[in-house]
Amino acid sequence: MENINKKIVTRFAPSPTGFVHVGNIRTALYAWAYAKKNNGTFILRIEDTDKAREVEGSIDHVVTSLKWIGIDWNEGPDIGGPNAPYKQSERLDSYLRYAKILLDKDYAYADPYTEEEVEAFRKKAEEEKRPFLYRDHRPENPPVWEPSMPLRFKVKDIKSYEWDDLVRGHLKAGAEALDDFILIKGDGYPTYNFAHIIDDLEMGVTHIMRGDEFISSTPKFLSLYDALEIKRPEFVMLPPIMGADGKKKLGKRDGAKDFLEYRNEGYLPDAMINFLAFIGWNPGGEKEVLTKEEFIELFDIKQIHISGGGYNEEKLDWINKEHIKRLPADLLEKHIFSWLPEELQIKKIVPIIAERISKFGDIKDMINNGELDLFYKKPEYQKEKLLYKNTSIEKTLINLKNVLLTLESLNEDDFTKENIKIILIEIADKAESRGDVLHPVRFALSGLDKSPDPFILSEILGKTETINRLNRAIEILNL
RNA sequence: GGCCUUAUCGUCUAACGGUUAGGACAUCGGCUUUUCAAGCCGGUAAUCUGGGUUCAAUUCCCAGUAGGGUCACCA
Repeated sequence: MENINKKIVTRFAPSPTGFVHVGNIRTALYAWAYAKKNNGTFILRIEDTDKAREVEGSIDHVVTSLKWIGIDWNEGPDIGGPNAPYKQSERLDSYLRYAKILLDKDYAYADPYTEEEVEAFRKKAEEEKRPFLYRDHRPENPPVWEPSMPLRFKVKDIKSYEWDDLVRGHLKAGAEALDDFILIKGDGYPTYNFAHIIDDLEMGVTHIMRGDEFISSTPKFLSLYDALEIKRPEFVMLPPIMGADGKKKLGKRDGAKDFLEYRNEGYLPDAMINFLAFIGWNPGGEKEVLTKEEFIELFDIKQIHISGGGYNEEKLDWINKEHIKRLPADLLEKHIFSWLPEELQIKKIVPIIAERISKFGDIKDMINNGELDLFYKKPEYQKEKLLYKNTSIEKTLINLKNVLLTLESLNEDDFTKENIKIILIEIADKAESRGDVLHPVRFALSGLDKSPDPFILSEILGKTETINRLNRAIEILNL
């Protein structure tokens, strides 16, 4: 069924009506991956035929979003290409040309009704609990079409259509799905139903990948392909992404967020690809953490799901953490430093932060919670906090002094977490419980109830500062 | 309401018609440990219901139920 000899051409065709969300990007991702995998062409096309809903800046937003996540295109509005332009509003000549063909073949006619009249037909159908079909009201002698009038397609062959979908297999729909839909609106712009077919034809798109909300209108498209005597492309209907409740399709109305928010929250692009890839597709193995390259390699239309996939942000956090863990040290440092104020850009605290976050934005929380204060300002604390459970001040003092003496004798060069651990554990093992030694040391260094262990803390603070802080704890205990 | 379509642990999913129904997230427990985080080990937990077909059904068929989509001069 798939045409192996022909070059694969896919496209992502958003309309510039605001921000893109995960659903849009997931569609783009699959179309892109399929083209990439087959050395095909991936086109970015802007479907800006609804001037009323157009939102300024949308195109930049799409471009920025795609570039951020790492999806690139071979042809598009910003880079041009052999089938330019890539904005529908600049392709009106093409639509007009095909409209003329349809008009000549008596496959199109001018719609004489006002919008209000059509609306009345619709209302009536709705009240009678019937689907609204314009063709029930098809005018007998339509006026000669002028560009200020809406132009409708004329379905002549009212029948049940069947077609193949690469995801869902063989599909069919009743004749009720066919109607005289608008080809060109009163404002001169084409509708999606018409424009995308002409564009896909002219741009040589071989595989149409889009959400499965288009299944219902596919028979309309098929009737238009037939009228124009165009060969059908391959259809790849993608399952919807459901919201967190798993019930409704995720959309802007119900909380889908601006895709760039994920960038602002510090998610990794590859993690986003990984996450999005698995909503609606699964390669079958048990591997769940994939690089971009692995995803492209594994991607297969046959394994795209039929039923809707849920959107689970907990899983995204987990995937992102896995990607953070796999980051090369220099890149990890670069990322983390970019979220840190200058005084905290300390090489050695990178691992401490890395294992405590699932996304880089969590660093802001760590800073706000004071978890990183100890690295650039001296901790404040009361003597009670230095005591472990029921250990007395006297015993704690003895332990701390013991630690102090031992650490003082350690060379600056040997002041590593490994060495310090050996030393502290040795002292701690001689105490009643290890906590008698380790807790006061950790607390003296951090001043925090929760913190990294005292060994790594000593190393990061360095010998001088470690000794200082231990001395201060001893002072406070002596008060 | 018409048409289309979907149904496996709480969530995302795997399983040529034959499996103790597998994995991941979450959750719970243990180990490690001064605390936190990380790590390691383990537990709980699912085939929507009812009929068929078959030696055998999560898998194929039908119905029911429950979801989703669509019925625009939006895409």
